[in-house]
Amino acid sequence: MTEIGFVPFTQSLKDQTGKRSQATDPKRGQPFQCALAAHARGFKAGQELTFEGDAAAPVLCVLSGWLRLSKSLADGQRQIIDFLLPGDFVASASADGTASTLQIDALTDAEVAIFSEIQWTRMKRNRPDLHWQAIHLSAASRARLAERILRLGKGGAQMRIAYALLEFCLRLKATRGSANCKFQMPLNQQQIGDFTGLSSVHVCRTMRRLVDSGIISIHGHLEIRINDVAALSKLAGTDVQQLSREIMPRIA
Amino acid sequence: MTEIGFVPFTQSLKDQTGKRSQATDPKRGQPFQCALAAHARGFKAGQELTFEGDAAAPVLCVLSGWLRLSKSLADGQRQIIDFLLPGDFVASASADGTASTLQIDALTDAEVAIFSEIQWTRMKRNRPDLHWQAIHLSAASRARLAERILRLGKGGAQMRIAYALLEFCLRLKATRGSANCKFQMPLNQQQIGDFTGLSSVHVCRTMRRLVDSGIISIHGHLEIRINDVAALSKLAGTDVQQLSREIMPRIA
DNA sequence: CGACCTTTTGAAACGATTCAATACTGGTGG
DNA sequence: CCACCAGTATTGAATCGTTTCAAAAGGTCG
Repeated sequence: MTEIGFVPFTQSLKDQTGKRSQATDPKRGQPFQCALAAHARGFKAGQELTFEGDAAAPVLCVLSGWLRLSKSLADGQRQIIDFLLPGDFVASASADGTASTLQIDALTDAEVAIFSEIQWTRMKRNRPDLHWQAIHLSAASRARLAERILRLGKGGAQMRIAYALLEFCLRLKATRGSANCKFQMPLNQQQIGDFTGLSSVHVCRTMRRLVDSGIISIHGHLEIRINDVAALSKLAGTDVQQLSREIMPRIA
Repeated sequence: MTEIGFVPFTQSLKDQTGKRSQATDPKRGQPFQCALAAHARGFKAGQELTFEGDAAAPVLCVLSGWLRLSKSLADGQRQIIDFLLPGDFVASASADGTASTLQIDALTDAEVAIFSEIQWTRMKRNRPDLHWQAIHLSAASRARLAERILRLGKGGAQMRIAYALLEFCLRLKATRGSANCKFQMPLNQQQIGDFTGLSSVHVCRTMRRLVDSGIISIHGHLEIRINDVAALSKLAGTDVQQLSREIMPRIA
């Protein structure tokens, strides 16, 4: 597998979880990989990530699992701002330097490497490639936010959901070799609604229409298969190629 | 005036536009101020910002005026992702390192300092405080995006517009000494709609209700005055103090 | 099996959009 | 100075997409 963002590091780390560190690429892969392993912390599905004992503004690097970044209104309504998938990282510093203004919790069991601002800065100094990867990942994350805001503002239920599925497909394809467009999505309809700004009921109806039209199929609660990428892209209001170019990080 | 983010630099620069550089604070204020002046470029209202002649991924620093970051759907519908106000900066690099995936254009006449990635990196090396300010501004920008997404997803027209007004008020208060909550907003209702994900007609109705209830008042097309901050905050679903803490950058 | 959670479905209600017509505003030239 | 223009704001009425409520059907796990 070729490298995309942090993937080579996190991926090879995951492959050897708990086992002896098998030397892969000494000059690039090793140092950071060790750092990841050394700072890895496990979280259980449903658990919220908090950082009291740690530095004020930690940097997270997701090794496995899905994390949810969300924000809630006073009445308890929750909006999911973003998901963190394996290979993603986030500098959760808020504007005033205190803890993150976003709630972070694990949707599945997850492993996360956690660094203090200091450690992170030091690591980037030692590994310039890391610095650039961080910049690219951050830019990609912003681009995704922009795409979602666009569809949240203008664009109906079909477009929002089609886009979300497409985004998941692209992001997951990067890390796992997921052949066509089949992937696991550990979300219920309520959560999809919290992400797309729709009620769970309407998520249901909209996804049903996608399934009935044959564009996607669903097995179990988690496995999504995109049968007609072109059609889904059209509903989402983009072209897959272009979308990939815009929201996926590239190696420098 | 005390310092907030880039404000002291941009502010003092603006004060002396075209005049001789009057030494303010030699050890902190000067070097960056000169850099700003040296790279400043003017744009006319309505003009789109393009960077062909410049480096691929320039860093922009707004000295004066309002800039609009937007993205459009295939059918031409535009969503405003963010506004750049004086003192804001943006590293417009897209994920793949090519030009920004967002359209940037000037809503008013504007002055912008433009740096190449290289220049910017060098400047940050020479001025560590700049580095931290950039991080804080960037975090604040992300926090604002999250707040908007929250209201775009859950939350009706009242909440979205109330929030937008509150955000403008806070952001503008930081740079200009705008006493109470009176500020200039160079946007027509169409543009407010493009920002809040509403039709211009509904923006009209909603703002009218705000005016009729006495919470805000409007003079001319541009001048907004918030008469009852508490009421507006309640509609927006926050508390001003808390919001300010979350979305406004702090000095390190 | 029963308890619980999620998905599905229908019908009514609601909020926002659209369309279309009318008033207002600031800027232009006669 | 007024008449006119283009752009913008305002208003009403009909329509549409989504939400809400409520109830039934599936799934999963003890």
